[in-house]
Amino acid sequence: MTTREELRTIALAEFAAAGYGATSLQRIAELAGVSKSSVLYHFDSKEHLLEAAIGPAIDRMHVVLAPLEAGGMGDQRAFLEAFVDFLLEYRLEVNMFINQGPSLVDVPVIERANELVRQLAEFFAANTGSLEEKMRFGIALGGAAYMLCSVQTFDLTQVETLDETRAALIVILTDLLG
Amino acid sequence: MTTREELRTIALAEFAAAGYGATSLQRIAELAGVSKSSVLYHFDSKEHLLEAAIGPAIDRMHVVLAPLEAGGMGDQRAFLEAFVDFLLEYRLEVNMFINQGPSLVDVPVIERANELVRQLAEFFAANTGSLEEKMRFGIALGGAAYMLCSVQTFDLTQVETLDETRAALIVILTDLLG
DNA sequence: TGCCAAACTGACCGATCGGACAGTTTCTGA
DNA sequence: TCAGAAACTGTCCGATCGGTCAGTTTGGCA
Repeated sequence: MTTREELRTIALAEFAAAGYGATSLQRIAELAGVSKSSVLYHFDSKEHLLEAAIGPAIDRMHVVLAPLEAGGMGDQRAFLEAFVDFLLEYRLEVNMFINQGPSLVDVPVIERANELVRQLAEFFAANTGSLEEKMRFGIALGGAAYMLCSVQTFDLTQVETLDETRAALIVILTDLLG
Repeated sequence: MTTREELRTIALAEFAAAGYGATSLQRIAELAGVSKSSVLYHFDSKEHLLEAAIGPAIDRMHVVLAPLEAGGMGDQRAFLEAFVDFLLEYRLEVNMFINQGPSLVDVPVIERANELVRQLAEFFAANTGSLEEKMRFGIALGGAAYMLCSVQTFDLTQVETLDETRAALIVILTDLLG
């Protein structure tokens, strides 16, 4: 792994765990075993580091949500599975989007993520009627993101395979969303 | 409302929204229309302000979780309703506990909250068997906390009554947890 | 009215922050 | 081997941070 890649990985984990604003470049540097200046050699600024860290997830989310722009989610099951796969692969990023998105609107890359979250929420709001259905969607999105980032809290540290997690998550979300 | 009370309220909202570490005393002071020194007149330190902000929720959570220490939740329905009421009243605090708890273990008052979250999680882990059931619990807790703090995102800003929200949440969590 | 406590303030402190920049070291390819 | 680019570093900067402290203002009560 290159230094740049290691910094990206460490930054993502720290930004997700402690928050972007509360994570210092010095901390990221120490965790990577390099100087802070070295971090700034690879990334022009803290904001550029954030962009590099979460950029791929945003690009991917664009693709996953593309069906919504065409006016519908097409095959609901296929959409749900694609979204679950997205969650499984980008659980840290999604956790950041939903928990830190509202307070980091001044950061352009986060606002891109906020747009996507809004798009998803608006699609569901337009296609659901009752208070309960809207709440179910919020719980599904926030709950899945939180749960996937909290495996230790919930005794999910046994070596279950990704496939088992995926299958269970699809069942649960199907239950929740109908 | 006294200045002290206003500061508590503003601090809680800011700590929950932006994160404890990323919220400055100066910002809280500005939102309250007083000087930072005035904040420190009322609360000896940032940490004491945090304790004052989330202390009541922790005390209350102790009470709500008391049945678990007796080895069971007693009447499951009653426990669920008590917990939902707790969530509805302390949604900001709970959101802080679950999202910021893991990264603020050095703050004693947060660690008290972490203990309670662990207690709740361990109770469910001991009383559930499958991966799916454990995941359901994580999704229920994280999802409800997130959803209740994100009413604007999910088009829940209509003037639904607290009773309707409560009723729907109980139905959803009952579905989720069985 | 006057005293004292409560409430509030601005100036200051040392520490930390993101970032600039010149200097040093390492790597690569001819 | 050597030159130049890549990678890395330490020092420095201005800004912000939590907190200290002496001074000022306000409120309450005798």
